[in-house]
This record gives sequence, structure tokens and C-alpha cells, in this order.
Amino acid sequence: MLPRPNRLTKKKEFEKTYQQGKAVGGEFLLVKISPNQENKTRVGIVVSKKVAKKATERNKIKRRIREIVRSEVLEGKTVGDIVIIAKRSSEKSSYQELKADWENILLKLS
RNA sequence: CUGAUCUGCGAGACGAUUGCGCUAUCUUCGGAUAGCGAGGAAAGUCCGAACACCCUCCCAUUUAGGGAAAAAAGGUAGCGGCUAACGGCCGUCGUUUGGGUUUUAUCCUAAAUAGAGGUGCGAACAGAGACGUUUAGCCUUGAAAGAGGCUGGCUCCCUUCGGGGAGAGCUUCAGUGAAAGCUGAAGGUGAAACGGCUAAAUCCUUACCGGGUGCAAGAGCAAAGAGGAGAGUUAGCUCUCCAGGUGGCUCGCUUGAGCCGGACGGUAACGUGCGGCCCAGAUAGAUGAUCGUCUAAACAGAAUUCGGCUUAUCGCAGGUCGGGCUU
RNA sequence: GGGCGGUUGGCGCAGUUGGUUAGCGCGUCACAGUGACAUUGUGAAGGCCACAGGUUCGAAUCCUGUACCGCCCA
Repeated sequence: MLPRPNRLTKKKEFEKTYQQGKAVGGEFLLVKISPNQENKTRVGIVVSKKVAKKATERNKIKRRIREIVRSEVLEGKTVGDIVIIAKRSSEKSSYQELKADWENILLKLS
């Protein structure tokens, strides 16, 4: 889990990022990012039931994404509200594949 | 060795680095340290209860509160018990069935006479009442499918020869007899062969259960906006108070029909009292990531909380029954 | 998290006291008709009634479980 100040917690914050954010897609992930006022990094992760039917598998994907993103948040390289959406293909992806996909997305962003 | 079924136990371990939630303590308010941190099914939501609100009615009515007799609808159904409650569990009767004893059992491993005492084999079914018929059905097969009625055949009786009345209902064999419809036995068709079967369809009766909604129940604090009152002010507007309650926050939220140990009562389910323990409480939702060694490691992630049932599923041990092989 | 509903030919739907061979509309195919089509007419094919058990003599229908799809509650 990420520290509380670095999470997106309200439904409105999610929707705002959805509508105003810039979208970048990878093989397994879809990232929406929009700048916020406090100049902080706040992250929300979405894994829908369409991706994986079992709750244990959805949790697993979430945990892996969190772990990948954590270093990013702590170092504060990327700033803004970020929503990471898992694509259907991410159900069978490994940790290393997810991490490579994330780094690829960061390259596209910069 | 293997299959089925039942019961019980466990649910990867250790080490390193790093990260999250709650609680406690300390704090230079940045944080630090310590402890604890998913399941047997957390699941399906198929039942039941606690708790909260609403509805009906009754008692008390100044209130606070306490209750479910009656009505509707629905559910349950051998009998007895357990329980907060249940469609659950335990015991027992019944029906069907398997195994065993000494060949057949009404017997049950101490297993076939008599008496006394002790012990009490396994599995499945799901059972109130109405001599079950008021509501209904029995496709098909067959000569015939409850009784009664109708139609046709058969037997007997009567007959005005038009018919009428009574009776029995498959086949074979045996008995009695003039004759089989009677009596007894065996057998055929069929799911069922007679006063039969079906009720996990309906209706009626009896007993028991008040009903509904569900923690997104519900309760509190309260920015904003809209409303009312008062004061200041020429007015715009500002301030104060009241009621109300959106965003938000807090409570409900984890000490509980709790867990462990041994004692007593009971055939058992379970109960009684004693001692010890505190064991998740999040709110976009918390033990994951990267390694090393061993390893067979499945199904799978709490969201108000419990008791069951059902479904998913890895490993080990034991009981019962069946099958195969060897001695 | 809590509460509900649905699944029947290719598509949209009927089908309840359980009982002949599960129907309807559109679509499909064949034939007729036309110079050729459309409209029209005649006929035909196409169903494991989502799946698996159970109750029953008999199940699309009743009961239980499973799978999939959808709706409502802040």
C-alpha cells in the first residue's frame, strides 16, 4: 500500500483524472495523468472484474502495480494525479513484464 | 494395490532487504520502537438468528416501555430432545438396502433356547391428518386400470323374444362342482394387478413461526446553498441566532450465542460451573515485492456479526464396504 | 457489500393444475410466379428448452447445485 497522501481516495478525483487526463497506453496498462494543484504524486489503481474474475487475482495485479509504482512515487519524478488501469491482457502477465511496460509508458510520457 | 464413502488433522517452513494497516509508548512533530494483522471455505446467498428502522395489533398510557392473542401471506411437518433460532444437529421409530453371526432370521460382533447384567454393525430415503376423494390425473401396454356410471362381451335368472335383472372380471395348474366367476398355488403384460399408485401439483384440517426492509440498516457533529427571526445600514450588504441538513467527518465496528484447558451431568447433540487468554477492523479498501535453502503444496482474499447448508479444493491418518493380485 | 431477475431454432418472444409430435413472427432454403428482381403464394429444414443431479410412470415446467448475462440500493 502507498502512503495515504499519495493515494487517490475520492470518486470525484478519479473522474476528474479520467476526463482531463492525458492517456498513454502500453501492452498491459493504460495510464491517465493530469497535473494537480498541490504538485504531489497521487496514484489510483483500477482492476475491473473484466480483467480477472477472481478477487485473489485482481488483488495480485494491484499489488504488483503498486510495488512497481512505489519507487516512482517516493522519488517524485512524475508529478500529478495518475490513474492506472489494468488491461485484460494483464491477467497472465508476470511481474517483470508489467515493470517493463510501466517503464515504456514513462518513456512515452517524457 | 485400487475404487467408493465417512470421520479427524494440517493449510508451506526458515533467513535477508524493503513496503502497508491498526493499537500502545516515546517524540526534536519529520518520525522511531514494540505487538498484532484473512479462510476452511472469507465464496454461493440457499436457510436461520442477533442488531437497527418501518408497519399491524394488544397492554401501559403523562411518559419511559413491555409484548404477539387475532387477520393476511408464506414456510416447516413421524416422535422426542438440543439450540438465540433453523429447513441445522443428536437420539429413536418407520420404509428401502448392504454386510455379518451358524444355512433361513424378528438377531448385530459377547450376533439363534430360558433368566439376569453389560454392549448396542453400516448406508440411503424424508414420513402430520382427512377409513384420502370434495379438487384431479394414470400417456402407453393390455381382454380388463379404484368404486360408481356408460358401452360391448361372458355366466346365471326371467322373458310377451323387443329386452330386463343380478353377478364376476388376465393366463395356467390343482381342489370343489353340472359349470369357475369360488378356494389355493404358480406365472404374463405393465411404473402399478385392487379397494392399487402419484401429492417436492391444488384445495381443506391440525400444530409451530407477528410481518417487511436490510449496516448502502440506523444515529450524531456539521462547511456550502436555500429558508425564518433579530440587529447594524439610505440601499447594496454585513453580523448573530433558530430550524434544517448537501459535500465531509465520527459512531455503528468488533469482548463475541468468543477461544483454550481440565471437572461434573447427559446414550448423544449439548449444558453447568472453574481457571486462563484477547485473537484483523480497513474505507479506491491493509503481508506484498526481490532473493537464498528445503519442498508435493491446491481451492482461494474479511467489509455489521454469528449458527448451519451447499459448492470449489491439496496433503496426511484412520474406520467401513466393494474389486484385483500374491502367500 | 446487500437485494433481485433472466437463459427456449440464426434474431426477437409465447409456452404453469407436469401428459400426445414444444409453438409464433422475422430470417434461411426449395419450388411457383417474372425477361430479371421485389412483393406474393406453396412447401421444407433448423431445438440435448444454458449445464448437471434429484422427485415422478412421465420434467421446458417442480426441487437442489453450477455457469453465464443483466438490473436496483450511496
